[in-house]
Parts: sequence; structure tokens; C-alpha cells
Amino acid sequence: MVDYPDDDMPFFDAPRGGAPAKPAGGLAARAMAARGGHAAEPAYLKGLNPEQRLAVETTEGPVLVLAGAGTGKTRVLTTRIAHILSLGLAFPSQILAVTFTNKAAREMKQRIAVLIGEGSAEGMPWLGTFHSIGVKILRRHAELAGLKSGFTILDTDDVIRLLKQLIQAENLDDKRWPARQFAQMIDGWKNKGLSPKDIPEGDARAFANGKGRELYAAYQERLKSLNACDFGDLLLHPIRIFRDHPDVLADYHRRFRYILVDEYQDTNTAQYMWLRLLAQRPGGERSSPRSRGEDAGRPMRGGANPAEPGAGPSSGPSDHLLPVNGEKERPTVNICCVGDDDQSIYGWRGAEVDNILRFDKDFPGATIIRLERNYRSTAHILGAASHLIAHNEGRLGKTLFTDHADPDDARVQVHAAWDSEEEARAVGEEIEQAQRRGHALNDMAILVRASFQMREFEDRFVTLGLNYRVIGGPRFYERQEIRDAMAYFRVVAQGADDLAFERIVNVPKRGLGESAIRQIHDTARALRVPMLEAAGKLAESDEMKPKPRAALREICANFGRWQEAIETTAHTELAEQILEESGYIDMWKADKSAEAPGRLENLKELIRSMEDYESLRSFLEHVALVMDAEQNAELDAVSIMTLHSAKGLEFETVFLPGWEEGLFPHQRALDEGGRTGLEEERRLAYVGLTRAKKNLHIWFVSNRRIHGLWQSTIPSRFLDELPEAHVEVADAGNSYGGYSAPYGGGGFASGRGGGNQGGGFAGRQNPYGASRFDNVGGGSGAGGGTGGSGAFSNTYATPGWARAQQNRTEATDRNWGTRSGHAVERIGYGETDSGYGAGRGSVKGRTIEGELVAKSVATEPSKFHVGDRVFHQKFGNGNIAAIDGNKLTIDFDKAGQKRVLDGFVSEV
DNA sequence: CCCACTTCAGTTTTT
DNA sequence: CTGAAGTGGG
Repeated sequence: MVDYPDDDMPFFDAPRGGAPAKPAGGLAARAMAARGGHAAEPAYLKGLNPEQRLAVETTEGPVLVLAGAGTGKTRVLTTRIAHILSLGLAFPSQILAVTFTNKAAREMKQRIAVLIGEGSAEGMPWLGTFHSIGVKILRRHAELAGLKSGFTILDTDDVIRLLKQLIQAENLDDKRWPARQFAQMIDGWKNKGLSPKDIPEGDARAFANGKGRELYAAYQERLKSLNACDFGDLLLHPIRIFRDHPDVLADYHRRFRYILVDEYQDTNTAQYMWLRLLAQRPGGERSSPRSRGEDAGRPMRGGANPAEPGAGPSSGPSDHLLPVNGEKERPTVNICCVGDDDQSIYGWRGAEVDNILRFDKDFPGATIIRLERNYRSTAHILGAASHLIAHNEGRLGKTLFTDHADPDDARVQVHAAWDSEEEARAVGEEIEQAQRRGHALNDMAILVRASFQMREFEDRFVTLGLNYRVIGGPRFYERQEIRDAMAYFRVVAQGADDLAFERIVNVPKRGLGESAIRQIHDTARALRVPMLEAAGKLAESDEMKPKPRAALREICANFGRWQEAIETTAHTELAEQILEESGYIDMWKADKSAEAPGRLENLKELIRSMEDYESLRSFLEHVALVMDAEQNAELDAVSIMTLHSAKGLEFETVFLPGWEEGLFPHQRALDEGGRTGLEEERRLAYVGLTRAKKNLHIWFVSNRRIHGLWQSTIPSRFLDELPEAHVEVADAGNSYGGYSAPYGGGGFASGRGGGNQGGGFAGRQNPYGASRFDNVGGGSGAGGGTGGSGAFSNTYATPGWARAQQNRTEATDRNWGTRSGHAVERIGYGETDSGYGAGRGSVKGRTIEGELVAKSVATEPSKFHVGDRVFHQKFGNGNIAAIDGNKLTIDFDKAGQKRVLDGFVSEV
């Protein structure tokens, strides 16, 4: 991530003799100041609470900081680094600080810079993400992993294309064995630190008729021959190197005096192994054997007592940091992990909560510090969150509290809506109200469980003309045009990058179709040369038809020219040339689709951003690992994002829609994860709740359209887990004047009513036992009586409904950027391009199970017949127009034709 | 090679 | 219902 112009300094430069130039002076001075008597304590310690302070000052030995939401986690982390530097306990280059995201790393750098002065953070070459640090290590020792230092880093898209080739090469049906899925499997294995030989037999058998292991091995071979690695390798290769080359590891042991880890609860097994290797140094004993695993903990003890600040060797850096041959001086592992087990929400992508739960066993004698004083939320919000999360078992246990309880603080509001349409409408109203009261849109956020929920809000806000920004989704560098451009650059920088070459050889269309590519491929393999070179040869031979041959000749000539220009032309200029001369820009200029202008814009942006790097190569590396779309700070807009991407953020007012069983907690999490899955969902809820500073609104609806079918829903069990004392059931019906009437008087009071009970709505019974929300809101509309339609008649006459219908068509015509004259910002949301959308989800077993379930249901003959008169909770009365298994198409008297599941209608 | 049609699936996401 | 990815005919 960061700049690695590191190669200009010797690797183990730091401590020896003369103090390194830049940082030392300032640091030494600061250190003096810091030590200069207990009377004047450094400014950075002021304002820390006792626990935070302990976490900062316990520099020696293993430390686990359990930092609850909003308790000043980042502050502790950055202050701790500042403290270590100020005391002269280590040079910046001797501190390893790892985060998960670039954003977190960036933020830490900035805040450290603020604490100890500008430029100091620049001297922290080992502050970065696991992956960026992994690359850095790997670049130094690439040959030990069978790579050359200039290896390329493949993104998910490249990986999938490569796997697809391999699968086809094995003569396997790539439809039956999708490369995507296999990529996910490999990812999972790598998350666990497993090489092909290590993967469980069952896993290996599960894919490609038992060829899983074989294919995985072939993939690794292929990567090696391409001089490439995937994201997982950035950790795995270093792990292997550390294990096989104790001398290399020992060098890092000497180098890293302090290790800090952010979001420790999110570490996966590979990251854990990586950390353990770096953290477990042989300790006091002369020549402790290369220990791996269990016994590692033993020599690490001794860190239990918080060292008083400055108690260590109390002279300046230069004499303290003498080469560490006499290791006795520092037998402890100064590793500090910060995290919150209650915010572990990435189990599904390999994170092991166990890592944090086990910390004191891994690092015996660890100091465990809890940060529970919350500076973010009101007592009501904290009360609600704490009560909810207390339903989880196996937590380390923390209870957030705040000193700032204000009797005027609002309780957590729970709202009900009839359907997601009304939900969006009501949230919109509420936002506008808040806006009228003078709240900035920037202070408000809607946090959803699944991204499909966003749409309804977007549509609504478009009609309202309310600014919003969507955060999350595919990144800038995942967009098609960016990847294409990058592929060009990659071929120019690295002629051997076959994947890149293949990607763009026919983009724009040059008449080089499948057969031409195959030919190049074969030639390349026969001659054992990169494809670009093979293409050059083919262009000169007469093995190819004239047309593709001419095209090949041209492109090869182009690449040759660009490669030469690399030395003589500024890289931004060269990039422009490449895109121009290749016809790539023209391709988009000629494209008259709605997205084309945006793509050209993105390409400009890409070139512009290259200015920040000194060469094409350094730029390429960055894009592989970083580069997120920056947001427009000027714009005042409501944020819409998933709960996952909200972690770490905070807002004055937070809306949490969609708290219904099946959606949240998500059915799939329940099915696949069982109790563990449920607990992770609950932690997700906890994350959501704790994002709010002042106002928190939770919504649930009675009807939601799932996969195109309307379904009745049941309030989330999480609602029942909120403490009554901190919650208030808001009356949606009356608060949003004008729209209340349609819902049968709208109140929450009327309840679902006896009328429905006999209606045979089996699906409406809450299988989780009575909920105190069962009778709230949505259901009440129908409660008016089995006559039903009376209660609905108005619904479809409201302006809201009419507008909604209109919205629906507008929604199909979605473009990017500004629409309808108000500002819409997408951060990281490109069009859904090949690389992303279909890549997620769909664990195989589940899919199959889902099919089976669907089929078994479908085969059951419906008890209804075409022409039957039926009643539906949401739509009222209607006649069945068609039957497809359990799916009915019904012509409703008022609502028009709809498709619903037969479980939700009853005969009239 | 491109377009229209079919088919299929449908949480969460970083690097 | 929606979008994406794959298929087949021009």
C-alpha cells in the first residue's frame, strides 16, 4: 500500500552505530522530553482514560486490548506507537503495525503524524495491511518462493480466468465445475494456510471428480510459471519462507521490536500463523530450537506486569538498539493486538474469532485490557446494544458504558412498515424531517443487511431529490475499463504477463477471436515463450490468415514501441499514448451506451492518479493492492451501505431497515452456520446498533418481495432481544401524515386481529414463539378483517403508490452519477461488471440443497386451481390466473397481477 | 462476431 | 422480479 521506496536503504539499517539520519534527531529530542521527568508528561498521554493509558504504556510483553465499539481503539493504537517512538524504544522502522484495510492503515499514518510530527509516519515502512507487508517481504525473498522479485499480483478476475483455463485443460466441464467456485475454495484453503498437499481429503474430492488437489497444485505451478501470485500467496509464501529459512525469520525477529495488530478478531488462520512466526522469537535461551507451534508460548512469558514507562533501558535509541545478539535483554514478545470479539463479522471469509478468544493461551502472561468506556453513543443505544449482544455465548465479555447520559436522549425507535416500499418512504420522511430540523445528511446513514435492500431507498430518494451516496461494492480498479487499461500497462511493463495479454489482445475488437488466441497459446507453449513473443512470431509466419495476422502484427509492433518508450517517456504520458494508440479510448468514444462517458471519465481519472507514483511499475503494484474511490466530502448526502461496510464508522442518526427473520438474521447464515451463524448475525446487529451516536431507528416490514415473490415476514428475533427500557415502539402510521390511513387506521394498537387467525396463514405464525412485535405495525392493516380488501382499497389510490409505480420504470433506467438533477454518489460502486456480481455467495452444498428444497416443494401439486377466488394479506382478493408449482399468478382486484407463493393466500 | 434469447441464481467483502 | 452469464442463429 504505502510507498515502498525502501530498497534504497539497506534492509537492516536501523540501529547500528550512527543514528539514522532523519527520524533520530527529532525522536531523541522527544524521547528526552518524554523522559524528562514525571512532572511534565507528554501531551499525547493527556486525555486518555486509565484503561487507554494502560494499553498505551504497557509496551512490553503481549497485550490484548479488547476495545468495544467507540472506545477509542485507533487512538490507543496510534498513541501507543507514538509512545514507543517517543521513549526511544524503537525506531519507526522497527515497528510492525498491521491492519486489514488500506483505509485503516492510512488513517493510522495520519494520526501518528499528528501525534509525533509530520513526516514521522513516513518513516514507518512496516505500517500497512497484511497484504502490503506481505508483498514487501515477498519481494525481498521472492526467489525463496520460486518467484522473481518482479512478480505480478493477480486479482480475482485474473485468477478465475486462469482457473477456467486449467479446468478446461483437464477436460472437465467448466459449467459443472465453475472456476469461480473453485477460486473460492482455493481462497478458503489459503485462508487456512493450506498448500495443495495439506488440504483435507474430503475437500480435495469435493471438486472436479476428486481432482481438487491436483488442480490446486496445477494452479500453483501455473502461477509460478507466470511469475505471479494471488492475494493469498502474499501471506502464504512468506509463511513458508519463514518456516524453511530460519535465518530469514531471525532477521525479521531482530527487526521487529514491536508488533501491533488492528482488528485482531478478523484475522484468519494464515494471518495468525504469519503473526505467530514473526512474534515468536527464540527468547532468552541460547539456541532454542526452531520452535513452531505449541511450545512457542513458553519463552514468551514475563510480560505480565505493565512496565512503567521509561523503565526499560533508559538511554537514547542508539545505545538501546544495539544489534541484538544478547537476546536475553528482550525475551518477551511485544505484540499488541487490538480487537473486539463482539464485532467479528467476517467468519464467512475465514476469520477465526478463536484467535482473539485464545490470545492468552497463545501468549501466556498476556496483559488483557478492556476498553469499555464509550465515547460515541447515548446510554439508550449502548443499553440496547449490550443487551442484544449478551445473548451470545462464548464472548470474552465487555459491557459498554458512558458517562454522558442525558435524560433527553431518545430511546431506540422501532418502527413497523407494511412493506419495503413504505419502509423506504417512511425513512425518507424521517430524513427530511431531520434535515428540516437542521441535521446534515452527512450525519445520517442507512445500514442494510443485503445490498438488494439499497435499491428501494435509492429509488425513493431519487423521487424525493434527496442526496445520497452508496458505499461499497466493486472498487474503482475492478471496473472493466480500468482493468483493461491496467492489462495494457501490465503487458508493457512485463511482456511476460500472459493473462494481461490475453485480456486485451482483442479489446478493442481486432478480429482475434477464440481460434486466434488458441493459436497464440499453442505457439507460446510450444516455444516456451510468453504469448506476446509467440504472437510476434506468428505475425511473421504464414500460419495465420491474413486478417488476424495483420492485426497481430500491428499490436505486437505497438507493444514493442511502448516498451521502448518506457525508458524515455513519462509514465503518465506513456499511459495516455497506449490507450490512444491501441484504440481503446476510441472504442469507448464510439460506444453510445449510457455508461461510456463515465468510463472515459474513469480512464482519465486513472491517468491522473498515476501522477502520484514515480513509475509505471510502482503504480501497477499499488493498484493491485490499493486504490479506492475517494468520496466527495463537499457533498451533503445520506449514506447507504451494508452493515459490513459500516464497521468502524459512526453517524449521528442511523437507520436499520429490514429486521425480519430470514433477512436479518439471514436465512442462509442460519442454515449454513447454525448457532455460530446466528451469533455472527447478532454481532452484525451489534455493529449496526453501535454505529449510532444519538438516534437509532430500526425498521421491520410485514411483506417483502424475495426473489420476485411476495412473502409475509416475521419480525426479527433480534428485536425481542432489545431491552424494553431502552426501546420505544414508534408509530409509523401517525408520524408520516398522509399515508397512515391506507393501512386500516394504521396504528400499532389494533394488532393482527382475530380475523386473520382463522385465515389459515400458516406462514404468519411466528415459529420462534410469540414476539412482542408480532402485533405491531404491518400486520395490523390486514387485521381489520378478513374482508381485507376494504382495508387495502385506499392503498393503491395514494399518491405514494402512484409514484411508486412511476418509480419502478424510472428505476430500470438507472445511470450513474447525477440523475434527476440531484446528487448521487457511488463510492466504489461501478456498474456490476464481470468480475464481481456472480462471484459471491453460492456455496455449493447450499445451492444444491436449495434446489432440492425448491423442487420438492414445487412437485407438490397446489391445492388451488386456476380461477379460484383467493385472499392475500397484502393484495386483498383476486382470481388465480396461473399456477406454476407452488407459485401462483393472481389477478388481484386492486393490485393487478402478482406472483405469490401459495402459502400466503387462502381460499375465499 | 454480435445480438437476441434462455437459463439460472439470488448475503455479507478485503486484498 | 431482476440481472448476469451462457447459447445459438444470423
